[in-house]
Amino acid sequence: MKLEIICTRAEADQKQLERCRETLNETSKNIEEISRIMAMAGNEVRLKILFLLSQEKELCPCDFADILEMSVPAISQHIRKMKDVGVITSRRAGQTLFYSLLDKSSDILGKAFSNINDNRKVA
Amino acid sequence: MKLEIICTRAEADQKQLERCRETLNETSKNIEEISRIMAMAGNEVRLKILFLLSQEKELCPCDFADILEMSVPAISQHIRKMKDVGVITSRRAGQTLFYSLLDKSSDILGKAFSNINDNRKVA
DNA sequence: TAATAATTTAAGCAAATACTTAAATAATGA
DNA sequence: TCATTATTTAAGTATTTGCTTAAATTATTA
Repeated sequence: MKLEIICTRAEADQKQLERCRETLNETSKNIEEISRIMAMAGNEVRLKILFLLSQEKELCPCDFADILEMSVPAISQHIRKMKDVGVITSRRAGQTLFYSLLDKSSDILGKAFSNINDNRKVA
Repeated sequence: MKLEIICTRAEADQKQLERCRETLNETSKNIEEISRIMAMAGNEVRLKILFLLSQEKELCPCDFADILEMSVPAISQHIRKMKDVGVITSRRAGQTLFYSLLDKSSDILGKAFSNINDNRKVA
């Protein structure tokens, strides 16, 4: 488990390697955050939920279970992950919880949504 | 395993549900593709590799192993995933394979990169 | 041709993921 | 207060993921 590889290529550009290490040092927090968002959205069910919310303003877990033909607990657990990352919020109306998108990180997700919409196949 | 849930809320908006199903039908291929890209980028190691490639034009597996302090096979397996999704390509120079970014899907990844760069902490 | 170097591929394994079913919360209404 | 509804939480499990080590490829050079 010891690791001190150091690229063995004769032509390895040490300045470039040092610059890369520096780059990662300066961006590690951002990379961590962006990759969390990507991982959250990198699931078809969750991306569908997010995309629907981008079009419908708000929907409840029961709606998603119906639309996606999945069990309610399965939906609920996906919702939790999205809430943990902080891209959705909820409002209660009686027994029903309505979920909606938060603006947070909408530049990345927004780009994804417009991409999904761009080459939409109108049947 | 039978599922025919149909949202039981009295207030469920059937038109909205139908519209959502329609939306997903029209976009399922796109959603599948985008979520594949997101899943690929939703890993810190891979996002680091992609981000470095966005700054350095090309690097080899050995470089990444050095910079990220990881084993070469581990890097190689990440590289394969990125190649499978089609966001990188390679050029051989002797025994060394140099990897670089392809433009494909760069609007989503590009947004992620600029996001990473935007609030870069200059140490 | 043999030895070495850069990389990939394969096999094995621990941890994470995404579902299942059952039980727990929370709000409504008889 | 009791039953019902919407939802979440928990426990169990099969699949996927991301590493490890060892073996196989591919190219260089002595």
